[in-house]
Amino acid sequence: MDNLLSNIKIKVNDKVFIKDPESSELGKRIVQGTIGLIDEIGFEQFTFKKLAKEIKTSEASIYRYFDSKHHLLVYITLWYWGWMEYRIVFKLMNIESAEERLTIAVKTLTEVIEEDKDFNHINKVKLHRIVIRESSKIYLNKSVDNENSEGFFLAYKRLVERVVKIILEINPTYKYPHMLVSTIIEGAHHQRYFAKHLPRLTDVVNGEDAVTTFYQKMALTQLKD
Amino acid sequence: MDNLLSNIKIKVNDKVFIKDPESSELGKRIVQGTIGLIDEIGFEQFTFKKLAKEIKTSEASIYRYFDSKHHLLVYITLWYWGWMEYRIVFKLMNIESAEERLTIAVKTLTEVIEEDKDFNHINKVKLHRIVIRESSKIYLNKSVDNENSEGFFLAYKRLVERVVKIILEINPTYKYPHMLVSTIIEGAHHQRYFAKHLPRLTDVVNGEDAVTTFYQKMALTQLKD
DNA sequence: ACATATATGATAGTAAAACTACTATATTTG
DNA sequence: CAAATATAGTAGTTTTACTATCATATATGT
Repeated sequence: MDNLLSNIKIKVNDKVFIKDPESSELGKRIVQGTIGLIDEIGFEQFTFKKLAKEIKTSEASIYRYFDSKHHLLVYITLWYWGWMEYRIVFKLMNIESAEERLTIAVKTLTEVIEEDKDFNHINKVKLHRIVIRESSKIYLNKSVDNENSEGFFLAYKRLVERVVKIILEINPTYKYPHMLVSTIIEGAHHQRYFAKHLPRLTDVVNGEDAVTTFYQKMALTQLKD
Repeated sequence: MDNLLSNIKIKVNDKVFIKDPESSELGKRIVQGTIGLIDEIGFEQFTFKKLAKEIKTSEASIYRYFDSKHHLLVYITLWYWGWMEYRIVFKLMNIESAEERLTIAVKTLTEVIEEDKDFNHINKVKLHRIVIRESSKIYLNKSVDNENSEGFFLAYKRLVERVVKIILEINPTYKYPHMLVSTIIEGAHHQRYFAKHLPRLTDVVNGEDAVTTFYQKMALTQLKD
């Protein structure tokens, strides 16, 4: 998945931004700078003023792209979901066995992200850390119902639905496919965070990626009834 | 568990507050008012000024109890974890079978909370909604390592450890007990939230509490290998 | 009963955050 | 080349998150 990616663009719901940050140089610097800065100082400490200084533009210019820092966080999170869906589609190509496809999908959703050169201005390692620490804040608030009705979370739902379909291929009568998938996605984020900051809430096992192993096993065993 | 509870108090790490809110009338009003107000308007919109108005005191007086709204959220969350641990200990009394104890523990951790009259000034239905929507914000931020070293999260770790012990009774060689328990606790919160706000990320099944059923089954099946 | 400590209330002030508005200049496009 | 668009720069407003000060009320110890 190397060169062909230079032609594709991850689409993000255009109600999230005022002006598409992919449409200009400054827009890309905003996204890139945001990822660097939120990774470094955290979403609560992050302000447009600091970002403006970092990327050498003005606060007012950033406000021309995004209504608020909340929208900016939504943007990069949706980009991440879109990118995840893309990766999964890619990795599942030409794999017939539903079990194998489920295993790959869960691995993709839960594994550690390594840096690559696609989508140059987006550092995926930093983005992954941000998604782990900050992404749940985009829906864990009072504006969720409004933003849901604007379609903000469709990318997430599509991603979940894609894995749900594999599960239902394996067991068409399984009652909790959505719960299983969303538990795995959110759970993997939590476990990676705990491993770094609250290790007594998780289990580190030598010589394996415990998070991925744990959720892969969970996926395969839970749907068997 | 009725009257005897009037004599007990849930202990919260005293580094979280400046002055113990249980030690005065105003302190209790602060906690009670906070639970009402955060439930109503959400943590982001919640301010000490609004709280002061609500409970008819001054901003300055609230600052005598808590350093910041973040500390206040930590306080009510820790109270919740302490209360949860208490409930579990209570419900497990005199139950011998480890499997049965695990089932009860998971039910207690995942079920819908009903109002009761214990700890009068704390509305547990509202508190539960707040914990679901807001509690992860107490550790998903840059101050987590500092606050962890102050012992803020010991109540949570103790709660997890208690269930971990039951799991290891059933299967002493199970490799992921902490992951399993923290996945269940956080997962149940997420699923209850999704059911209300993002229903396509979860599964609603008629005639059963799908969240509790799902995680009970998960607990019992996952540890079998 | 009186002094003293402690708790609360009332008010004011500061620094930063989260915007909005306006004007000027540079760049792109038709 | 004109017109539209993008960006920069500056200034101002409101709200939040605090800190400080002083007055008053209440409780407590002797």
